[in-house]
Amino acid sequence: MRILIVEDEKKIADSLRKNFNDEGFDTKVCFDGSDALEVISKEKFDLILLDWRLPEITGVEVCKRIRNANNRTPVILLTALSNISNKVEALNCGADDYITKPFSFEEVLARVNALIRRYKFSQNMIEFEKMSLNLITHTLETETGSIKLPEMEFELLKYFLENQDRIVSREVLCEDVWKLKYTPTTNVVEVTVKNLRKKLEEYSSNKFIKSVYGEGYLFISN
Amino acid sequence: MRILIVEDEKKIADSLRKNFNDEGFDTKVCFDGSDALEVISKEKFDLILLDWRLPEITGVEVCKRIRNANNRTPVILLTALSNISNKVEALNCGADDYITKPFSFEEVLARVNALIRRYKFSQNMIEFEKMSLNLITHTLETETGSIKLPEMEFELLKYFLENQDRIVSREVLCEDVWKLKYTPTTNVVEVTVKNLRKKLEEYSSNKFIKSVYGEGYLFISN
DNA sequence: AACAATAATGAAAAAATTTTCATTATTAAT
DNA sequence: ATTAATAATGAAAATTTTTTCATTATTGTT
Repeated sequence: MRILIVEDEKKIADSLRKNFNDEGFDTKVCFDGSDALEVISKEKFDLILLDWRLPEITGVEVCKRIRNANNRTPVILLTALSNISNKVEALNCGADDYITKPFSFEEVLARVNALIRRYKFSQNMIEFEKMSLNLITHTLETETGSIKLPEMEFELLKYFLENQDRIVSREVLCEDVWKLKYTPTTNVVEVTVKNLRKKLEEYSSNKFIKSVYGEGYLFISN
Repeated sequence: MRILIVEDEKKIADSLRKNFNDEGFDTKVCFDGSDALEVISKEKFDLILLDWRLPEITGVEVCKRIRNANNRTPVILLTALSNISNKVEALNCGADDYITKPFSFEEVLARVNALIRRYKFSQNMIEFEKMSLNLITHTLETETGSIKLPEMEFELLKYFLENQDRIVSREVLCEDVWKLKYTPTTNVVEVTVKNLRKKLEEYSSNKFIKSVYGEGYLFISN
């Protein structure tokens, strides 16, 4: 996950960056609004953390401009002020959430994760580990690239993601994914699992699809 | 579009049914709540119009049970009462909208259409005429049946639906739908248009895809 | 360690989809 | 009405995807 931190107080910016990096996020920092807008127009982020008080352009203004450019990237505003009118202004400018300083990193992290998850869901994406499956385009998207899955591999992966941490037998897969009333005499399922595994391995060393001897498969992502 | 009208006052029920039928809707009427629940469990509707005051089970109770059965079909409650606490109760039971009697059919129609459109959109469906294209399953759904479109036909139809009433040239289609940088020497576009037209014709006598000589294609649905 | 059951694999076969191509039909302009 | 350009069509070729099959590998049990 890639986060843009827009914060002019170097101490806070550094602390956020370090903490997010430790959590496995990819971060980028901007110290003022115009710099941020420039970066946002060129690069893609999963979330933008935006300080309210910034030199020149305010965070609220930056947020408005992001939305005017038809960019729906989740935005969280950070502010020292906690009165309600500010809160209203924050949400009116198109921000998705609002955190008042001083904050604990745990709070920021929780809100960031919740917002990213919510956004991906609304975008018809199911995320797992550092990848996500786009239900509309049928692409498997990662930080390093994306591939379009053929239909049966897509359907299988989608099914696994909807049934994580649960053993699914071949019979169930035949019925739910392949829509067969009878269990086939051949091993279509195994072959498709093999091909899907190969593609997943190209992007992660995680073994997502485990085999449970005599039972079926088990998809685990964390 | 198929609407279920649940209303015990025969006069109102008949009037609604007649008006909706005239507008081209398919309607079904139930006179009490348990009858409605029975029907809803078996048949699929695009919307349910539910009277608050019903013999035995109230409309609010019916609505709750529909939602408990994990059915998200849009529900509009009809009521003679217009105080706020009722309105709150209505929306809390899982209804999507609320109309107070007496109402004009125009008002009902407007709300019904708005709600159906909103719901389909949230379900990743694009509707046109009496059909809808499911963006997740890639199926073209009609009242009489549904078929899964092969990928290129799906992409093409989706593009047409997003660009209705606008002439799109072959060059643009090659770029946007086929993702080609060059215009092909062959007529892939024409062939795919032909096949898509054939499938659309199976469900409607409307000629959705018009050819504009020397310019391109024009998709019109109403 | 040996065995039988279960699972994984590579490659071929079959099926479905997409693209190409040759031909016919339609359009707009003269 | 003729003509040249554009569009539609059927069918074949090429490509991609899905399924099958024979073989090898792995697992759990004795």
